[in-house]
Amino acid sequence: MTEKLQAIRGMHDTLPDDAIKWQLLEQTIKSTLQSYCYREIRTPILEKTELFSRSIGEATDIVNKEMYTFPDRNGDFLTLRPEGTAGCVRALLQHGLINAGPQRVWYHGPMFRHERPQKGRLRQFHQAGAEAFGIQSAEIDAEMILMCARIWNKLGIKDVQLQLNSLGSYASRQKYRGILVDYLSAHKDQLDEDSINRLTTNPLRILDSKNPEMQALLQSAPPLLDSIDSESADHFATLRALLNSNGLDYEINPRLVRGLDYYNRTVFEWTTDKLGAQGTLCAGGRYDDLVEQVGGKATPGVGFAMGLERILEMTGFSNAELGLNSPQIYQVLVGDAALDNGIKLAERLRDKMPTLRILMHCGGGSFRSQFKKADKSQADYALILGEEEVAKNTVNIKPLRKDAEQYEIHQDDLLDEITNLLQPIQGQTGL
RNA sequence: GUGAGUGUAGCUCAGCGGUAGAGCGCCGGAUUGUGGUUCCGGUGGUCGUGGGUUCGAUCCCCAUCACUCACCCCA
Repeated sequence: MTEKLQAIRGMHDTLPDDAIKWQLLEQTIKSTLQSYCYREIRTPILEKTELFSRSIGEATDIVNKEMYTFPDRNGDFLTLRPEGTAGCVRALLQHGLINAGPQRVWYHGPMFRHERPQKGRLRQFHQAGAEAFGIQSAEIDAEMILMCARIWNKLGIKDVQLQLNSLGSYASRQKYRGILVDYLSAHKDQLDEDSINRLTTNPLRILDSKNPEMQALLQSAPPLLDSIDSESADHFATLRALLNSNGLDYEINPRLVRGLDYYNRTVFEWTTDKLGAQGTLCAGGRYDDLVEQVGGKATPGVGFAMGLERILEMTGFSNAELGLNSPQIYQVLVGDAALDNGIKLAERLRDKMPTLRILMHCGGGSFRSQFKKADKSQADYALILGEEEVAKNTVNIKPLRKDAEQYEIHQDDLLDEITNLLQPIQGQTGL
């Protein structure tokens, strides 16, 4: 007997009941970002491995042990993208848009990381993100954060906190790296195994260790914010002032360090305690050196990425919204003449009402059995066509979700009637 | 990559060393062309997979795959 095929570990199917939620979520994000005049960009899921190792950083866990990398038929090494920023930068650079003035773009789609799956962490997961290139000043950092806040608002997500930090310039970060390594080396006997390894590879990451002993040790470490350069400090102050004047709550977290090497200056993270160990809903920051690293001329950048699976866990949708997955009208068709009449009638309705969701009953059966299916379909109305109606060129309309009588109208009046009936029902705008 | 837990019908789960059950769902029916409630009947699983122990395994052991949670990592 052949083995049952199943999806790859950590890669999930999205079935229709869930897919509608994804559509609603994606629609909300898309409309919000577009209201800030961010334009969508789509890049390939597969890139040369080098793009990621150069941008994300050789010393990061993502590049070291989490990428899906394999040789192409010609020997090139390819990688399934673990994040979206690198591909955006590559594409904008390749097509000359980086030098064509400031660019605001957004993307969404699947990302891949070979990690042990758990709640809020899959091997194929989905992110939506925004990036802005060519803008140095802190207004754009503030805009990024405000966009996120607006998305939480639209989705009805309440339990999120904004954490903020500044890493300073590349140079000041290098300087602080030295200071931190000196401090930690002096206390090497107190470091855990992870931290000892990171001392040489990526010492800043020790700052956000979850180990309480490490956190205690770091209490008295020289603070990162004390060593950042004055320009970065000014930039950070401007950002904070803008957030304050827009009434946004945030917490300065001096230990906030991102796992990707390309960040400098502003870093931020939206977190929740409702999701267990994977509480980061969205994270981002500034990456002023990234474009240069990937081979362009120095161009500042800021961006964020949000984890859509995690956001979906935080979101509830109304019955009206979820109802977009079920028909508005169920066509009850009994007899060959009714079938022929009904299919043509439905096509004419769709010509005039492109968003109408009308489900044609297939496979015959008694009125009784067809009504049972109409009910189960969650449709609002049954549109009934039997031999009698066909002969008279009429249809019967039966409301299924409210206490009202069935009535008969001429087929010529059907379009107007349906327009009236469905007007009050929300969700007519297509997704 | 490390640790722990789980895997029985489409779903939620019960069960037992002698080859399985409930509820829900699904299909059909309760005389003429009408759903939701009710009643009746039916469909449904080689007990995740492979091996071992045993006269015999869904149950015990090992391996493997998947899921869940935590570490880790990060969105």
